[in-house]
Amino acid sequence: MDRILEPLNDKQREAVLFTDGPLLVLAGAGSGKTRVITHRFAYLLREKRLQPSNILAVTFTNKAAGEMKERITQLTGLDTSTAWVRTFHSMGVLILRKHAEEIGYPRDFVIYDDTDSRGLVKSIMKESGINTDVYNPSSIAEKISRIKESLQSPEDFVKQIESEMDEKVALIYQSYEKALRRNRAFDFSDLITIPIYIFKKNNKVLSYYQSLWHYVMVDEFQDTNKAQYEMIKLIGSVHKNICVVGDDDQSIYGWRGANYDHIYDFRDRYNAKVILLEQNYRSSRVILEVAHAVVEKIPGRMDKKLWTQESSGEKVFLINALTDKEEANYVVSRIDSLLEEYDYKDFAIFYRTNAQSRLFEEELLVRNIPYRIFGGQKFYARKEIKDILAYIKLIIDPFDSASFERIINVPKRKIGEVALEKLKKVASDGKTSFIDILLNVEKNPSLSRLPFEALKELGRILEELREEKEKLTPMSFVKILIDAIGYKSYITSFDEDGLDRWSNVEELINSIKEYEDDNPGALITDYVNDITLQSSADEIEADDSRNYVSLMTLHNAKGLEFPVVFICGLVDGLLPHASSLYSARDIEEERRLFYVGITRAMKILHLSYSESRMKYGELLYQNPSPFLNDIPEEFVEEVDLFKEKKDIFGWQSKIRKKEEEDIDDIEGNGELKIVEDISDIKVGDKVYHHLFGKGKVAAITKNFVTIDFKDYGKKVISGNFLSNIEVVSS
DNA sequence: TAATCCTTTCTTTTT
DNA sequence: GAAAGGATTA
Repeated sequence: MDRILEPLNDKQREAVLFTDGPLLVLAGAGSGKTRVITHRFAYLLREKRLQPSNILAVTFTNKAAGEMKERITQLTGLDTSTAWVRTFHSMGVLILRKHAEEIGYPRDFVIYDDTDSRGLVKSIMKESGINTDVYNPSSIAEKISRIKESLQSPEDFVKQIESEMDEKVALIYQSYEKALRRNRAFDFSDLITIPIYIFKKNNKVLSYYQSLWHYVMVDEFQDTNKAQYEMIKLIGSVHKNICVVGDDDQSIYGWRGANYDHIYDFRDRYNAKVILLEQNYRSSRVILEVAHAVVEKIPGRMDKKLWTQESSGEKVFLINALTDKEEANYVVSRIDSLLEEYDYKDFAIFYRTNAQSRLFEEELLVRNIPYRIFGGQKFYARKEIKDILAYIKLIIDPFDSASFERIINVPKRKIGEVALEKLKKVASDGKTSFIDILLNVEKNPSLSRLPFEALKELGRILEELREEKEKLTPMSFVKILIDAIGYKSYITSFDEDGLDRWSNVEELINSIKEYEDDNPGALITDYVNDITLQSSADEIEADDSRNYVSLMTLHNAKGLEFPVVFICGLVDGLLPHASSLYSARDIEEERRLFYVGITRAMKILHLSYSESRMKYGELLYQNPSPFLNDIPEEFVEEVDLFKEKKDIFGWQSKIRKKEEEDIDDIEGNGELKIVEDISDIKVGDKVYHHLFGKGKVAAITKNFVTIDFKDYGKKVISGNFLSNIEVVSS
């Protein structure tokens, strides 16, 4: 009858009905959080007779925003295209588009992602003579965005310098901001902090939005950073109809500046109504017990415990393998054997770092099991894609030095380091765009020795497309561009992968076509901005459209659920990650990450670890994750892939023994000798490799050995890693 | 200036 | 084992 209120449990309904005034919904994993937000949105529309544009709902991923919108449409039958269901960042872009010019920012701007920001920081460091070996550009860039997101200007930060590092950061921060403005670029932090600046500076703008959005909702509130929280406070400061939904147990983005204390601050500052959602609709009882055992060790967390009406379910499998390879092999064979009961789409493999995906990928390939790896930013990080995007960015923003640098000699125009420096120098006044410089090269005496025909031609192409960019569809824009610069012939002859690279460019064109169809009337500018704000979480499809096993990091797993889950590589150093060991707060975050992974599982959960793993091509011994000790035995079924008893052999000797067994297996076995120098082997030698097993030397060059492995095919081994190889002396 | 070859470093997670 | 940086040679 009432499809908005009927499907809700008492607590959920309470949260939906409490519309006016500050509300904190503490929503445990799998407790119907999204349902509360969407139903609340729908309820507000119906009860308060509001336009969809009068409610703001903020999320962190485009995917979450898209799904919410769709759900609201289903619930209300209303057109929600004007509804403000967006990510913080895309909301920021809209505000900047509309108001940036009013306070002296440019209308045509580009967005720098983290890679761009890091690159800018790096070049600033080089210019100002700061050693990039002593100070890591990535951590400096990260530090700068933390400072920006805590709303401190370079001048503010200078006042609280505490170390030599801070001093450098302050210096770089200042130049970095100048460079961003000169390039007419905004970084990710700017997308939040500059709208705040606009709100504070121009009260009219702020009150416009305050009266536009009668109600404000924030999803995943534990993930907000200071700037994001500030923005919500500003927008809601008049009516205070702010509803935040979150879970302190699922706070895993502290390293990105998120602070779950915002939950407690919100509760106290606004004296908010608090509603606790503790009924879980996802997991078996055993899985919830295990999850709770892991997370309850965190001091100071809000005390809550998920419960379910479901049965206990199967015990959690705890798998102990010899090597990471064996671990992956077991996981995939287990998937294979469960395929009688489950579909591909029901399985997920989670790990701490993207690099861990490789072994699982190899095993899945062997068994012909369809899979997809999420994350890793692969496609847009490719050279050929970045080249084209840099061209587009430069056309949109002819002041963008980063894009200019990238493309000025792509395809080759005989511009090297020296020529580039000259060109950049001319642009450094911040008033001359790179297109203008190109069009007028021959008039500038300092550029007299440059190959000006090619440069002028480039200038003309860019200028023409710039004039046309609002008249062309994104696809025709890109096609004209690629054609005009002769990119196809350049890239196909670039290296031996030229044809593959070109097919990636074709794939890019396809994706632009798709974008065009999904967003009628959108321009190339919109496309570039949107894909910059796209995250790996956005790619993950709804389960009914999947037909593959999903592989992803634990971070990417948040918000998802799968009937059968594998959490792999549960060893000390990976989870908790070695880089977290200096701070108790970081280790707690690792623990929550584990918790997030566990609570994704609906029916069967596997936890696996191995005694050893390959790192940088070298064998590394490791201990099980200390978090495993917190799981009560009664919920666990152990699968020990070793035949021997642990107390008889130490684990290192077990590895040795397994290797010996494998080696015994080599045909025509002779004495084994560790390879110390490349001259110890010759083509045709039988070898044993610690990772890849048996093989035959196929080719030798000065510093590399190609080995044809029985199980892995041909692989090139660097001369640095010869110690992993043993040769059979004949 | 550009291509090639070799050496070094690096890995945490990402809007 | 990849990617980026550096040195060397054409």
